[in-house]
Amino acid sequence: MSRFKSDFLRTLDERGFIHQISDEAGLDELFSKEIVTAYIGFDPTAPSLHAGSLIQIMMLHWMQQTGHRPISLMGGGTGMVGDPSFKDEARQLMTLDTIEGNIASIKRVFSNYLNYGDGPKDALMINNGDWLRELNYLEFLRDVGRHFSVNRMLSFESVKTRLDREQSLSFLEFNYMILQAYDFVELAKRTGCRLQMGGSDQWGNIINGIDLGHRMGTQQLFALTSPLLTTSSGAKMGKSATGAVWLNPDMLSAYDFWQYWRNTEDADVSRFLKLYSTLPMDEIARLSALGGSEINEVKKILATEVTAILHGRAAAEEAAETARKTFEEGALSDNLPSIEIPAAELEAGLGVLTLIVRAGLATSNGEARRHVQGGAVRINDQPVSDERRMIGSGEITGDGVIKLSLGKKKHILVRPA
RNA sequence: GGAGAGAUGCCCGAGUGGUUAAAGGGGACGGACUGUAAAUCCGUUGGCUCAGCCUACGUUGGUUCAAAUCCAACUCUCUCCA
Repeated sequence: MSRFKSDFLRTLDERGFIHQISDEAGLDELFSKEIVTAYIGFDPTAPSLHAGSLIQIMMLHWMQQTGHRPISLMGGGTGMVGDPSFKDEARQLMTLDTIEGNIASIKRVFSNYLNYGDGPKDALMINNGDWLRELNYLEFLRDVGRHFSVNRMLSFESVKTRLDREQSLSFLEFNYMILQAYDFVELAKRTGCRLQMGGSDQWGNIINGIDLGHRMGTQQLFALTSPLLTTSSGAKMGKSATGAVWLNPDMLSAYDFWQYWRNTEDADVSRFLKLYSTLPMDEIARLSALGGSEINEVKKILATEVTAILHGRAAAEEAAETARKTFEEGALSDNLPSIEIPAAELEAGLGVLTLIVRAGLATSNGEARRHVQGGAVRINDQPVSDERRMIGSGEITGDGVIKLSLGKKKHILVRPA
């Protein structure tokens, strides 16, 4: 039996999304008797969110699935400050243009997870720049600032890392938690929002918002945080062999995204199915029972399910098929990531090292050279040991491409153009 | 404003005149083993026209045959005092 009676909290609980709740019983009560509005903030620090944010997005998704109203809050205002929570050092300040550009770019993936609109259960997309950028400093200090105790703010775990490491925490950054608290209150007033969710690193910031709400006369507000996600071996979520696992399709292909999930560690498979797929719990229980090499089949299901939500079912299945051909048949699949090289250049021939760099498999000739020396590079599945080797149209296979591989997992097709 | 401490490669951190492209660790990448897993072991980890050259130890100048290492100024950070 679940300790929760509301569909939403029960779902979150059984799928492993809950780390801490400010008032469990009170929030459960609220969710079981009315349509609740809740939000999660996303700061526009890059042109795309990455896999690390996926858990937050999934919480909003389940909220809507269980009949409530989620808000995705873009940090157009808070992004100008930068969240110092648990960070070693200050982030580089972003220009307004960068922030706006990032928001526009980030926004696009949300509609894959949420239905936006004007109805009572439709999700909302709101930008905190709408109110934060217009604040009058003195008014804000008197209305909001007076409710904060610096003594208390300094005691938060989230800033202690900085203070303990004797790293400077600027006044600008120190204000971040005040702005985030103010956001919560503002959303409560504007939309009747009652709950803020986020990663466990956001706990202190969210609690600040609840306290501010008390003092500024909102209804009782709530906090719910998700566990800080790492893989079983301790790595942070969202990093892959080739860098960050971006959600935007123009920054990471469906194939590469699929590969990221396919390479999940054994110990994480069940946990990830619950968090990142929408498969029903009994199905997940069945899949989790599989062990040994059968778990590879489960990983494929995981990869396909997670990819299907973001990139669409068709793209996910195509990625699965491409992987199957490439890894299980050792055959050439047309849908591997590819680069185009002008036919004239190929005719003349270009060095392997150059080709590796052009394909994005290395950032410099030196790095490419080391890969060749380390025996990691193959052309059309034939190992390359000579770093001076020239690659030209003679290497083009019957399929009209050259297959360039680095290690066992990274394959790029070179197409003449 | 005064007194002290510090700034080293992706990160942490050694190094106080030459043998230092810079110990050690972490991370990352590649290889072996496997199941496109983990763990383990091995290798790599500034750039280039790569048995040679170039650029690098906060910034700029100076001392010296020779500086990450000595000197001066500057920038930033930390600690204590006012």
